[in-house]
Amino acid sequence: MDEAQVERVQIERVRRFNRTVTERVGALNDRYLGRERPIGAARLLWETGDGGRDVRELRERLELDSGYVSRLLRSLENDGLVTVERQQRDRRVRTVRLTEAGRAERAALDSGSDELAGSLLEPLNPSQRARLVDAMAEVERLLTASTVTLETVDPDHPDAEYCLRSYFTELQERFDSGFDPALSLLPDAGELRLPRGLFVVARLHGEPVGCAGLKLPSGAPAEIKRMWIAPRARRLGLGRRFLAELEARAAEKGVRVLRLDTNKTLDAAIALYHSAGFQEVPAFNDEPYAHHWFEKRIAPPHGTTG
Amino acid sequence: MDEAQVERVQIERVRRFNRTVTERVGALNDRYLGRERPIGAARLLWETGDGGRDVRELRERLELDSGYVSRLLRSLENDGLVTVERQQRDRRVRTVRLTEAGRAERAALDSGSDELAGSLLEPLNPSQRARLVDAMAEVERLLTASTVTLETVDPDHPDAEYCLRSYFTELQERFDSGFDPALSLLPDAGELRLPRGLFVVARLHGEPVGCAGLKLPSGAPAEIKRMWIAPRARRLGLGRRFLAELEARAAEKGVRVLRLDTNKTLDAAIALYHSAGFQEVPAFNDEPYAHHWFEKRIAPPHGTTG
DNA sequence: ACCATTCTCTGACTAGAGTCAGAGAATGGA
DNA sequence: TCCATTCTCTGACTCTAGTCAGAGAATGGT
Repeated sequence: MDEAQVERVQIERVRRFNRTVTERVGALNDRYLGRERPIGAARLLWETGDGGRDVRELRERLELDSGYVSRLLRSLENDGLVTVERQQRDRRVRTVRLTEAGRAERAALDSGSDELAGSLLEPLNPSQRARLVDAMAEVERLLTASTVTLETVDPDHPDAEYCLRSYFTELQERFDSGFDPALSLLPDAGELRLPRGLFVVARLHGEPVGCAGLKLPSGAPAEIKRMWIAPRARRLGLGRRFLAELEARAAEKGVRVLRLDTNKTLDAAIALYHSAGFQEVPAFNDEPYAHHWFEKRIAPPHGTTG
Repeated sequence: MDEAQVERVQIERVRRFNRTVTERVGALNDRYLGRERPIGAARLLWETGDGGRDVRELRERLELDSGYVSRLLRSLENDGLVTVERQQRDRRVRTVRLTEAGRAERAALDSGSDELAGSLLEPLNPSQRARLVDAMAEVERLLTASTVTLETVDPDHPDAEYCLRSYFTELQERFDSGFDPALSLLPDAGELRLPRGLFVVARLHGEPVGCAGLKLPSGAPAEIKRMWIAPRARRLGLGRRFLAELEARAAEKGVRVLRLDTNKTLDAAIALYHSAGFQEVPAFNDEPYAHHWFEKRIAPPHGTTG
């Protein structure tokens, strides 16, 4: 079976999956079922949560028109499910709170979706249930992985800064010796900005969940720096995706050798570098926090000769 | 972790799966995406198919109001996507056919959902893709399994008859010697009807996909007869479910021993009987098509003593 | 004190998705 | 031939889920 055929078959299977699942799962989001309340109102009720929430926050989260939200709130208010009152600090803002009845209704929505989930499991025997749940977790993990997007950003971008802060914090915790940025060979932001380099962040639902930088010194091998992946985005193949992305970007610039250094405590990273075709080489710099140095020869991009 | 906790965790996982999947898969049925056409019209276009279809058939399949379908068809007709004309045989009935443009539109819907499926796979590497597709197949299979319902019916019910016909046809094909019902010890319908027995059919989306009968001779062990599962419903754990159901029903009637006979060519069934706790015993009847005889002692139902 | 901005609300719309009652033509069986 | 039934269509509704423009109050910065 050639590549195109594999793709055909896989796409067909994904489509069958979509049909079966949407049919069985009840099409819409699982939280809003079984009550006679319209979905919009149910979503609002859900998103308000037990602690209450500002109207503008609701609007933003659910991406609804302000007039529409206002009307929905009015109807929930009339049904006695929420109260809406001015915020103390900023009296333009209004805060929504669930009443006792509202909390009950929200709990009912919750148990409705428990029931749906239960009804999927009920006809199965224990071993089938375990297999279903495992397969669902696998599908979910991989669909999440396929939702992660990579984008090149400026190293000063807030998302980049968030990732770098998280990266340093994590190094501090993991390294036996702690981590002091002042002692390390850190590239300044300019080195990770075109034309001297680049910086890529990964996002999941708009939130930054990882980063990787590439230094492109002219006439020398390119160097991967500051690769970090948020705990919740691990085990999604994101490290491999970063490497592939940086390798492709480097190849485009005519780079033929990629290198990087790493600390001995970062086992997952070390395993990744090995399996991605990097060879361990003698130290090529005097980074005090590095114990391993890697190098990989890369192929020129498609459609290029030499 | 006790049973209730396992259930809690499993239900929570199923709900998470539902959230992720409906969000990522685009909520509605995967066929009707990306065109500016309303869903109703798109469904109609899809369901009409290349061969054309009667209006009433469309109405039935999609479970839509007749007035509504009529209006949708009028709009598709105005857009030049379908023609609607009277059926020759019954001039009340009208038949919908796709025009050239309609076929093109339908194909576009099709490729739209290919694209959706492709976009789920695209960010993944080949091994992740394979894992995703496998896990989807597993989820789909088990969700299908959980959609199958069991119902006790009269052996003369059309669904029962359909299953029995299929069962005999299959025996004829599989047995080395063929199968002639006249030579076999077949219970008559009365023996599979209360109080002398019972008959259960399995259905998937309303269609019969399996059956099993139970003879309940007074003062003798109960006997399982005519268990059959349609090819498309195999490997869903349905055989085990039938056995569990019949065993429970027999136990309710005070039966303490269950037995059955089977042909040597039915390997899957033989393996099932072994793994469900049946012991092979000497022949207890002279069924000419049987090579193996099984027996199982069963426990009295819950809440019963003795 | 002024003014642009922010936040919420109201009113006036639109489109999709569907329900319900009944009209009119065709059909099939007594 | 008559009449109940079947099939489709039309007209008159409803409800959900929005969008858009603008009004009015509160706020923050100058």
